[in-house]
Amino acid sequence: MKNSGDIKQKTGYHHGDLRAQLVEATRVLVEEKGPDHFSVSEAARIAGVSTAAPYRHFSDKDAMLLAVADKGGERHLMQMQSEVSKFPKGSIDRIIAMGRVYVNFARNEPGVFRLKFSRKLAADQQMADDDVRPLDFVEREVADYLGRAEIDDDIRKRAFLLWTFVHGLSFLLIDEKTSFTDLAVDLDDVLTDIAERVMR
Amino acid sequence: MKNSGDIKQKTGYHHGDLRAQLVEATRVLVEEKGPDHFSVSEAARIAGVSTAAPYRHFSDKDAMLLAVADKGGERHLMQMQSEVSKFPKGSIDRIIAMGRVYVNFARNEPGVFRLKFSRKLAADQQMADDDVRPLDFVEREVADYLGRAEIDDDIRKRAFLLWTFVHGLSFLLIDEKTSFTDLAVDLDDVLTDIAERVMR
DNA sequence: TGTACATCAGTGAACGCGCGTTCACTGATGTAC
DNA sequence: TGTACATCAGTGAACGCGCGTTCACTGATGTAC
Repeated sequence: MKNSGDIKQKTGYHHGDLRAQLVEATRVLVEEKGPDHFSVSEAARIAGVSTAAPYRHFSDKDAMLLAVADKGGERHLMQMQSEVSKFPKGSIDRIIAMGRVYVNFARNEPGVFRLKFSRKLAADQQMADDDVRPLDFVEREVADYLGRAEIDDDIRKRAFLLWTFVHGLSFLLIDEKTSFTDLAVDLDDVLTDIAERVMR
Repeated sequence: MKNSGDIKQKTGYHHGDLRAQLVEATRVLVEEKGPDHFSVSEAARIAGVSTAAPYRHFSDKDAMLLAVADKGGERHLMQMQSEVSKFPKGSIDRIIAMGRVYVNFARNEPGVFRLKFSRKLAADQQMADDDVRPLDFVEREVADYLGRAEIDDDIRKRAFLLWTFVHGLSFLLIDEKTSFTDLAVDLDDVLTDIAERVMR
């Protein structure tokens, strides 16, 4: 075997990195059963440890869910940045790209998406670091598109309208209350349409 | 005591009308704890009967939730019709009124609203009778506003945009991810704005 | 009007289940000398 | 380099709990004659 240890493969010992494995197990369960039907016991089972083991790494069940939500928030933001950066600054394509990432995140990770927006994570840690950020992000893009340096009420309102729209679209899709085959359109059509109406 | 019996006060005997009482208890619990934390036992307790009694009226737990969702759908539709009828046919106020009813229903009955749109009630009974109806309703109003008799793809799209928007707004509000005090606006401002942008 | 029987809504006890969390423990690893 | 001790991640058994559902039952009401 090679000399390992450069990538921290054994920080926790005893078990590689149980904490990370538990977070991943939790994430999988949240996707499979939904945030409300996740159980600590089952996550422990998946990670191959006793039901008591998680309590060495998390204070309680909610702390595990919070960890999953936080990692999800990071992924969401990273996808946003990477996708938007493909288009020239100030173009409407960037606005559209943000919407596309938002809706696709919800479609790819509906469990985590629901968790991120569930009520119980309202005033928690999340708010401080992550939850405000995405909307700030949108406001910045809207300001750029309109060629304004300062974020005023008009910009805030437009960003809010965009957010509200993609948020509703996400839920309707993951709850299977609508689909693009129902309508005679696809995601980009709808996003382009709404972006133009809101930015006009 | 008066001669009663004109309003059916004792159709079920033994207990007045246990079925209705159970549906109401279920509704209350869905509001208090959310659709995922409602329990048959607790509903029975509230209605003052044994935990086995509900099974005389419902095949299982889901049937109780379905009953609540159905009644909620009826209330939603009735509110829609009554509010919209206050404004002249073809006016944008009717479009705005629909949105107001939608969002206020969510705010007044967040538990039932969530239940109505939860995934488990997807292809059920609901679809057939209720769930299609609201969108048809919106399409009809959009067509009237635009002065067209027939519902074409353009109308379907506009109705869909309106629906998506109020749906997202509802969730952001009940999940406490935004509030009108955050923005410097109120519900009618936002609804008017979006209605104009979509109908323009 | 009175009686015998059928119906069926509600009972209460029980079932098996999986849960979140705690506890005293064990054993592998890290550290001081 | 070797030993004694401290640390602390993971164990396994147990706790009390509330759940959804079933069961044989009981007793009040409805119905046929």
